[in-house]
Amino acid sequence: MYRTNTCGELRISNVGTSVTLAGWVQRVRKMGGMTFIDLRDRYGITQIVFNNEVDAALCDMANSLGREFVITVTGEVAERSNKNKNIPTGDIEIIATALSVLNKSDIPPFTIEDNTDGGDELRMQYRYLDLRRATVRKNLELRHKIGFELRRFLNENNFLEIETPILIKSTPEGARDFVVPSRMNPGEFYALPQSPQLFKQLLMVSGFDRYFQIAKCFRDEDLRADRQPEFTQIDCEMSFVEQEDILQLFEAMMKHIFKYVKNIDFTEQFPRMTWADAMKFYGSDKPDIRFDMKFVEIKDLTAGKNFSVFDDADYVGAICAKGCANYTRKQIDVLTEFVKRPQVGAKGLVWLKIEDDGAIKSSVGKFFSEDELKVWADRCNAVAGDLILILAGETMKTRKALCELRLEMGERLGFRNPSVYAPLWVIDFPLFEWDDETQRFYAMHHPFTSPNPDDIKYLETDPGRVRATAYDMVVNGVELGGGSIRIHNSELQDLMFKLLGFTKEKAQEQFGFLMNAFKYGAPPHGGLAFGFDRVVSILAELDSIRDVIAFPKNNSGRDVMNEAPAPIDDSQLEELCLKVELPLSK
RNA sequence: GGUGUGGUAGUUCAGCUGGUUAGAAUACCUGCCUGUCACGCAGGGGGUCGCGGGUUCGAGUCCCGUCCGCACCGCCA
Repeated sequence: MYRTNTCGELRISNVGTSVTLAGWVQRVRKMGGMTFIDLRDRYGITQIVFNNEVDAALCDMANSLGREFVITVTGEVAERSNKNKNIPTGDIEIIATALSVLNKSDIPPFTIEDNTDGGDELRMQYRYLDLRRATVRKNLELRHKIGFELRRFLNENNFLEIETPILIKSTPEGARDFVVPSRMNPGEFYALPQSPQLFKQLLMVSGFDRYFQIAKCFRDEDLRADRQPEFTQIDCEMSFVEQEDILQLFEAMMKHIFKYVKNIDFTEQFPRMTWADAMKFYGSDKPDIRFDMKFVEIKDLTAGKNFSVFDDADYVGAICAKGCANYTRKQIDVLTEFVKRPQVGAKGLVWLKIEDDGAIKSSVGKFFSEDELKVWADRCNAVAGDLILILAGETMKTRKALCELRLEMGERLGFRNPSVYAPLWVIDFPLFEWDDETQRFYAMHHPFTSPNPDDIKYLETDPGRVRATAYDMVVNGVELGGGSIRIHNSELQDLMFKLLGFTKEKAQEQFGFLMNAFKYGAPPHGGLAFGFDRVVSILAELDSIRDVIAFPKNNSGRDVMNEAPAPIDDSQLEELCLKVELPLSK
């Protein structure tokens, strides 16, 4: 028998029993006449003792072990004379009577410890060793627990988990598809799903009125810390529901997760904010409301004083940083550099300080009187000791830049604590988004999102002002999930396709199967999908989703451990009727 | 496609305005050590300074190019 117990379970109550443990050698401490070994498995670490006076040969054998050797040890559980308060098994140790090496190990390229000396790249290259570390293992345990609780909650609410195909048809709108050549159908390709969207709607037509799936999805777009080319969605859809039903049910689901995974109770309803307000007050459709610092528009107060930066701007917006009037010139310069970075893109930063005695100092003091500046400060609810930061320019760009600045100030002031959670729903998204480049409207969410019934009258006359029945759940400035009530009426869907520039033929070719299905009694339906990786990373208090995924891809979409992607054999290409021509510049 | 930043020992990093034999910590190896738990002590081995070119009497250091990592912008219905 390899083991009778794990390395994490023995306690003082087990003293006197004979046990066999198996695991990896974490560390060997040689004291001369005696040797201690920390033996590690998934469940914890247990100390093993070897004594030269009791069994010299066995002690020699222990001395020859290296890091990460796999061993099995038999011995008696004994109370320690020196206890270790830092580990759960710290009251006991195993006095070894037998030891066998199940496998040797090369010296690992980095230390297998919570604070490893390995860098990210090396850890990814040897991910199977990285996963031995407790910190990474705990993330995967958390992921399992969240997945388990999600399934429990959804099952209790009558949802059926149904798998949908991975090899599907490519659709032109939205993200770039990963494509898979079909050998049996030369010249034709499958696509990997960006989401199970169309299939879950078909399942509604089929009468499965509550569906969910923890589904792998694929998007061939550039990566980020919170974006992987393959990722996991908690995909849900319901029939005979309105937006309110969905918000309530999935708010309850998230509360269930917070309660059973983090022991956090949310007794209040999550706040709801319209998209228009989110943009107006936070410059983002995923506001971080752990702290206030809302935008204040002051364009009307700044006009006509010959300060061209403000006079020429469509928008002048301010945020008030409480208690920051003591910022030095140097600190403000750093903020100015921050907003002028190309990624943020502001031209400059105007500031206004209210000193402790109430006097106002400003970078635009030449253009505006103290009384005028006082009016700005009052509108910002600023008091003595506060610093007001102002950006001006084209409306959407400036709001976005001000959003970055707000988050930066929130960070500096310690408001972005990852163990504090501030969830909300963002609702009333616009249905369409205008694209300057192609001079046409695109569906902001997807083409099956239903318009707000109150706005249907503007569909053909003023599409830009039509709100969608769409909603996102946002936690701490991260979009955890989103969805919509779908169109289930063929005429309305036809109109949507028309407005999105699809010809009848094109719409039929791309989505004909869905349109046909809708002819046979489609129920009213809607749903949403959560980014599972993001949910886990938020609950793990991590910024990157990579550490909650067992085998993630790097920045370039490569798996540095197994070297994917890679070229394929000419014979494989031939079979698929494919010819590869790399650009000459490469 | 773009911006920023990094690449020096197995690993994580330091190395200033160019100038002796490129350092530290840790890991590794050897010896000593009977209560350690980041054990301790003594000693030792270990480098194509990412790659290519240039400037210079001289380049880890400066310049150009290139590859790779990371973060971000574009992109992600």
